[in-house]
Amino acid sequence: MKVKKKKGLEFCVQLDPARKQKLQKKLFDWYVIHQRELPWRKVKDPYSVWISEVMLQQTQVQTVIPYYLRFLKSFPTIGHLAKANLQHLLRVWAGLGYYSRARNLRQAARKIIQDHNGRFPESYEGVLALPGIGRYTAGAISSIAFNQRYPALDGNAARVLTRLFKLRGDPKSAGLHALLWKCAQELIPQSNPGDFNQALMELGATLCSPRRPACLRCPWQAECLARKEGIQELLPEKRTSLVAEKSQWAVAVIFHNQRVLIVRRTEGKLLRDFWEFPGGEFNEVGNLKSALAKKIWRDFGLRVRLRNRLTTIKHAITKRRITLLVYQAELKTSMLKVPHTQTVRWVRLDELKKYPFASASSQVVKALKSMIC
DNA sequence: AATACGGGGCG
DNA sequence: CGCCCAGTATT
Repeated sequence: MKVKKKKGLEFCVQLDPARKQKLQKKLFDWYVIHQRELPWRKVKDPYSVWISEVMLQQTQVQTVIPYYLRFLKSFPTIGHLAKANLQHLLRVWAGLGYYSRARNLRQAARKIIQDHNGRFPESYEGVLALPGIGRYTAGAISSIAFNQRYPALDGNAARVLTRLFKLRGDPKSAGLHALLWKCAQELIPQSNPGDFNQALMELGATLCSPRRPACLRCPWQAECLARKEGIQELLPEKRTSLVAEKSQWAVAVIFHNQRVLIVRRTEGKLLRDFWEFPGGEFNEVGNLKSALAKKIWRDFGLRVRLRNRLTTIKHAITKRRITLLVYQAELKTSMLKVPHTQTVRWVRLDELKKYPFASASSQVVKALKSMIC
């Protein structure tokens, strides 16, 4: 393939058939021997492929494996997923992040029941129309499960291609991004498109890594244009990143009659429907304890006495670095009857596992359990 | 075109 | 602590 640069980030790509075939063969020969054994590679039914691909969005393989196995055990079929209870679903997904993925999975399952008679759609357009499925995932499912010639360009594949063809610029920029998809489409062989797509990503995930690519073991070392000039570690060219902002949070674990207070997030989209301990963000606050007590009075009408700090948790979320201070607390006034609503609950410690907690809060739960034992 | 969305792993 | 990871939806 030749890559000619035109104005700005516009490129024009030409790939001669013989060279293309050579690239394909070398990649396949390497993949047959060196591919990792992954649970979702044992089967090719669209449901399993779908679940694995959605989990793999922005999430590394090693993290996904246990979640994938547990998910299929909990929701073995599209029908089970469509009928899933939301709190159960979020509990199974908790810790993976990007929780809209789980919600979209259930929505898509319901759509498949409604629009496709319960059978996973085979057409690319049908797949792409499902919520939570974009160009990448549609390409992955269509090629792997249905043997169709669609590209699946992820971050790994994009990195490999920028190096192979020595493409300058930010891969996220419109011009280069479009070219990368075009390259990915162009390279797919007539047979085994799914294996080709996976092999390309596998190469990026295992050898063609961001920092120190293992070029000496790479099946494409001879044809890699970046390596030819020794600039493989300088590609892809990434944009300048944002600075993380720091913030301080405090929550109270309020004990009352062997129970603690938990509340459900109902505002905004971030971590909606997950449970947490009462509290909030307190930056530049002089007396943290009194501010926390005041907030709990405002939010829940409860007078609490804050005791010692149980633990301190560091948590990174998107571009924020949160320090979470966890205080033990007790009620100042006695309550004869504790409320048990959709958003506020007093639960025994052994009941906490029935509720979905996202990462920071589940660390609090973990700390509580270790104190009791 | 830019941003929100979570969390884990790595050096 | 900063960067990266089998992206998608929204604005």
